[in-house]
Amino acid sequence: MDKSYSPRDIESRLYSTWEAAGWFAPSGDGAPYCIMIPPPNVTGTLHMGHAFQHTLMDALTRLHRMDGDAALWQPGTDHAGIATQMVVERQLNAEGRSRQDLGRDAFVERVWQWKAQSGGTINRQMRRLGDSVDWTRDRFTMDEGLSAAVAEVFVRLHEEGLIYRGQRLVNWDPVLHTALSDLEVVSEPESGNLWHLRYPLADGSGHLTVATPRPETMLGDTAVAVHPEDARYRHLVGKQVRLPLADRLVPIIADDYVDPAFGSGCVKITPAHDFNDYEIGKRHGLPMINVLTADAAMNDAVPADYRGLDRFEARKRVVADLEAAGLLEKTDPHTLPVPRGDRSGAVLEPWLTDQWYVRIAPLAAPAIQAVEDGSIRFIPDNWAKTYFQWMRNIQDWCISRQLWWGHRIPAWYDDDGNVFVARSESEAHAQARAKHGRKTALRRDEDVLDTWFSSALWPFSTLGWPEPTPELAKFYPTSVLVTGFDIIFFWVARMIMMGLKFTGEVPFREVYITGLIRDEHGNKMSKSKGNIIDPLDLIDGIDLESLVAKRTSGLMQPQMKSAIEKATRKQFPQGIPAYGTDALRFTFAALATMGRDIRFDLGRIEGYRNFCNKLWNASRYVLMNTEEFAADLQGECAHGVADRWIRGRLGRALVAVRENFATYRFDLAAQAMYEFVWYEFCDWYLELSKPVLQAPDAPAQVKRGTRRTLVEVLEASLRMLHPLMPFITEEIWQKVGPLAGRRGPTIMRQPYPAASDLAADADAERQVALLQAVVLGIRQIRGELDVPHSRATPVYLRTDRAGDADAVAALGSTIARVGNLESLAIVASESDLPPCAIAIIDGRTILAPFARLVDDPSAEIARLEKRRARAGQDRDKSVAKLANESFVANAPPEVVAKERERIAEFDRQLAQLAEQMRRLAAVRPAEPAA
RNA sequence: GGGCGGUUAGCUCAGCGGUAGAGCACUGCUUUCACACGGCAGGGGUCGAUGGUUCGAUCCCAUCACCGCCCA
Repeated sequence: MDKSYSPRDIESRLYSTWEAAGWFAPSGDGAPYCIMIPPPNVTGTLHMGHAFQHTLMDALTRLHRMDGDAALWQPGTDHAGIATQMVVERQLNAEGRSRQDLGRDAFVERVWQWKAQSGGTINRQMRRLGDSVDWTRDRFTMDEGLSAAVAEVFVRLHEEGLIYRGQRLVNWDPVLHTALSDLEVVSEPESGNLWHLRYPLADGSGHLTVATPRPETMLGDTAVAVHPEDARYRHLVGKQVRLPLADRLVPIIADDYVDPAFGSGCVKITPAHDFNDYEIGKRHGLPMINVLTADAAMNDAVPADYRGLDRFEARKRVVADLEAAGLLEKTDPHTLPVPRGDRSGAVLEPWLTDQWYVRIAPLAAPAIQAVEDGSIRFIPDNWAKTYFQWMRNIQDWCISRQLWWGHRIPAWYDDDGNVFVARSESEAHAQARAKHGRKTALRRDEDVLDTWFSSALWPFSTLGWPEPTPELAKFYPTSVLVTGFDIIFFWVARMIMMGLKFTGEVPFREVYITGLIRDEHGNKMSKSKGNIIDPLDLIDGIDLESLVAKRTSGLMQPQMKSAIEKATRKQFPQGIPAYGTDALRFTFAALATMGRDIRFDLGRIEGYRNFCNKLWNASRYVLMNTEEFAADLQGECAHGVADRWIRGRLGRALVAVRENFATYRFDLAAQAMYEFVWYEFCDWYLELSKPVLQAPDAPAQVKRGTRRTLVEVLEASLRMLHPLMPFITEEIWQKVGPLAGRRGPTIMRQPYPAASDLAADADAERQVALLQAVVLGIRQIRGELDVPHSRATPVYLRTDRAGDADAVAALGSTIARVGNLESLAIVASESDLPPCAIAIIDGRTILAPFARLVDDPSAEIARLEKRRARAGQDRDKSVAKLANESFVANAPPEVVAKERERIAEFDRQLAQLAEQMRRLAAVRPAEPAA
């Protein structure tokens, strides 16, 4: 093996091997285990959030595969209607063409070309991440099969009256020319004005003042509303005002919706351009006058002077004209929420159009029930509250989009406006023939479905539904969904509703909601902020110039370029080094706490890259000491104390790892692995193996026992680590697996190590505890006195612990080697010893003649003084506790007893420290050595 | 307005009714034959504030402050 770990050389080679061998596909008779990938946008790239979630999904999949389950991680991508169409339209615009120039069929063809060209990016990224998805089952939401599922669902919902078409007020995007669902609207407060307009009373007796942030819509007003209890206006209800500019009479109505304290207490009502006004209009039977075109310009319903004006231009004109007429009372600055499309960023208009809707309440009820009764469990469970809150206030879902890229709505119209909803055109014709008794011309609905409509079917459409496939029977309901909280409404809730409706079962039993990956300052990563990190750049590394170029190219706001460049140069003066996939994955796991924000800190990934290197070098050590004895390893073994100890420690680590995986605590699982491998296996066991292997006189079966333990514990550790670090573990396992006597071509299909095979050995733990106390004690003495480890010294041990004498007899020479002791002896008292430096670890006193370490006793005196002060403080705390009578009376007896023991222990320590300080003080500084 | 998170070492975060933890950063020692991407030792925190429950609160409860998210 090379001296240091270099991930680059091994990762792609191993992945190709795995994939070619077909090891990602579910196999065997084990229990089915299935995770559906949240399908990313087919023409997009994976960002840090994807890489994070993929790591967790892959870890779960690999763990279950190793447990013998038939594990399926189902891959696939989403057609991302609006986003993809926008990208291709932008490409066309760059060529000076529009999609209308191409026409629908040619445009859609062009999008398919774009998909073919860019669609491989995500798959390449997933391979680099080590994702063990079953590529043979790769799916795309616009595949034939999935499209058939979409049509089937649409038709069935329509037959049941759960899909309907109707004219309603929708959120209209005047740039993209499509309706949007409520969830695609982002409202942020923006500064504007509140214009106070005078509407003259029709009888000439004065005027009313209405306040509005959108004066241009007054051309579509059909009423003025006041609060029914408002004494100022009550007498006017039922009268009329003459609407200025439009020169129409509109009624004054009373409605509870009006807030008398806001503005003047009078509200203009524009039912066709405001959601609240729409409701009021319906309540009062007001006419709805649409004054806008699809581009949000004024239409022909307004006076000729305003026709064709853009809404913002019209606003200026209306205000100016009212002012000229003396009807503008005042203009106040006003901050109000402005609804924008989440894709286009355009200010949306409430607009009256015909759209298709899903009647959602009947679908929501069982979906709420499924979470209430525990059929589906959210992890962490408080996300269920978020889910409930939305589901209980859910609005009908507008599913039609005026786009060309997507699943075209399976509805056909005849010339009379009759609609035929059908799985296919021929089925629609059949319906029409049945109705009319003859063949009639039909035209298909122009619109496509919301992308989330097909995503909602993902858990079963990917498995072949509506066909009763064996995969569907085996893997549905799936085991767990891993996703972010940002799409609970968009996706999770809708999958639950559709899954229950069409399969009668939940789509997944658990939903593990991950946090969102943010930058080191807690900001969301986004292209426009210029703080994106490409997960592949963490794997392969990237130089500064390339990183700057990547972050500053293709910006929506080019003026941000210099700020982004500056920040990038400051944060990554050397670019980003290559950390490798395993380090990245381990980092993601370690960061996967139950919180909702995860700041990605480069320090963490560096630490885990070092962990990879540590594992690599520990493996080198093991191989160097075992490979040439391969043939001998299966002979008779004698396991020493350390051998028994490390096996038990691995068993304990595995218990923790298991439990934490089971509860989705990837952070704690990663920590348990890290601590075992580094702090127990590397720091202690490898060191303890050295004296055995290097001792010329050690019996062969003892050496063999140590070699076997090295190999077997390492091999099991690799299997333990594999779900999180697939590449490095496979690479090492290829050498170590056979040495450990394991058969098989790959670690990924080996069984996950069982804690039950590695029971803790209490006797070995006791003896190793003694060993560690002595070694830690002498290290502490040397460390605090700045004495190099190379300076050997005799060490004396005072201990009352039962079994310590046996442990010293068994491990004495090992302790001496590891601690670089000249000798080790148990003493009953220090009175016969020369003045010593001491350390007290766990009730055992470790003594070393100070003169063998340092010349000047004052350093040790100072050191002991510090220890004495600390022990004194701790003792005072315990004394104070026990002085409290109610503590003694009420606390559990064992707690009180423990406190008493602590005082006794502190007293022992203080006495020993005082004694040594006294003796050291009596020593004169040694003369400089001659 | 409603709902939900967060506030613990310089930084990023675990933890938890009974002696405050990790990684990184920092200080000192160490370039010995797995690893300097290493080893050893050390310094550093009145656990956001106030009140309550309790023998005992960083932890439970209430209020408040600040930061943030979602819904209306």
